Amino acid sequence: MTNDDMSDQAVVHIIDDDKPLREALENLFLSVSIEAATYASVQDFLSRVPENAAGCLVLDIRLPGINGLDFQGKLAEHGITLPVILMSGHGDIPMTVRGMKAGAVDFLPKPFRDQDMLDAVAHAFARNKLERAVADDAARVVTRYATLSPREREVMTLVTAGRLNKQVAGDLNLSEITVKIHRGAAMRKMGARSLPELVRMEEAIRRSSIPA
Amino acid sequence: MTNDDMSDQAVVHIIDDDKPLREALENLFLSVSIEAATYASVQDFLSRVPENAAGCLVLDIRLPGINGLDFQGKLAEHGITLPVILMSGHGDIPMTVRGMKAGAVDFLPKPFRDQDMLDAVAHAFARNKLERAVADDAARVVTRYATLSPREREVMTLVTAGRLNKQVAGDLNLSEITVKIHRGAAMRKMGARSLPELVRMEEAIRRSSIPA
DNA sequence: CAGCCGATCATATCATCGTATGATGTCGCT
DNA sequence: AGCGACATCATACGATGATATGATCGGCTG
Repeated sequence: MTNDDMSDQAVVHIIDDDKPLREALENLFLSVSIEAATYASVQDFLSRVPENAAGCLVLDIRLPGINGLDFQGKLAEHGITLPVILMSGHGDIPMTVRGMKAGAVDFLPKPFRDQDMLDAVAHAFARNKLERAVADDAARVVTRYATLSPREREVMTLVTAGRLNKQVAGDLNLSEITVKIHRGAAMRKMGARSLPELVRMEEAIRRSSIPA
Repeated sequence: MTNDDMSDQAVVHIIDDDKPLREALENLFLSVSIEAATYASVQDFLSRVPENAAGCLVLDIRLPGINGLDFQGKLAEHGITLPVILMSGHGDIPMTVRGMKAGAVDFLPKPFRDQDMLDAVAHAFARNKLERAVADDAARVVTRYATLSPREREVMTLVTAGRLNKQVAGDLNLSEITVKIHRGAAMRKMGARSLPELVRMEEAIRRSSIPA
């Protein structure tokens, strides 16, 4: 959640059990000054991948022990949101469709042209950059929200829903004065300088907790 | 934009130049009580499809005169947001990937099992229903927004941005009284019963006009 | 031209909001 | 026992917002 290391350099994470292929890809990326990291297996990747990785993933849809589709589920569990580029040696169309529907940003049949892979990575990087920007904003808001007391959260919810202080007081069986205090504390802790700003923060929290 | 005819029944729109295939698909859908409409060409579809169609589209990626990919672009121009299910007789993987990236919800290689098509349509219907619900809400808001005078829109923008009446007055070189009048008119015309509600409407407008 | 709409401003009243000051009570942890 | 966080409520004052009444002005339209 926190972001101590500011400069997350974008990295292509390559997962494949074929060592020559891994090295070939790594060299391809290095030749255009893109940092690459290689992993021989999914386990290897999950144990070594940094928390706040930026960049994208490149892997074969057919991996030892797990297929590329279930893997995309695993990623979510580990909080990894890297865009995925799937490769396939002898993939058929149904497999391609499942891969794309599972969220892959691209799907390259082997053999592919180097330029196609580079294009795919460029797009994946761009997407990841956007997603990170959005996620970082939301994370900052959620972090602040975590510092609110239970009462303050209740009041914030009702206030951003459009209830007046007086109505909130009725809803929670409180005096209006108490509501004002909680409301003020929520504004201060969230860093909101206006009610509309607080409303947008509430929205950001809803959006980033519902899909989770 | 308007929605006079409430009961838009979901319809599968089938576009294919092969008449036997059209009829076979039509019969398949009718056998499970799904309404189907057939079109021999893209032009035929674009001239006959109703404004507010609900349901989904089924078409071959290779059509006479236009390919299925450019067609997805055409749909946007005509304001059609129906989910697209692509079929392909001899499609390869790159074509599949392009189709999926262009927004197709599914891609069926011919020949396909009837059940696969029905599943795809069921998913497409479900997606369309969700999209329509969201779009209808946004459309209602946009319709109301259209009734605002230019000044009222300016004031609404600044107010939902968190500016106080006094500040808005300064921004627009107006008296605070005038701002209050425009603000009140905006609330009334938009049907917002609270400032947070107005803020969410403003967000809905932003979201539905930026991607356009 | 008469009427309507948009835009402007004033005065006035009332409700609501924001915040400070001060006080009481519970709980948990040291 | 004491400290701190949380929660509660009161009084009070000033700022802000909502609304009504009334008025002026320009432009468009029947």
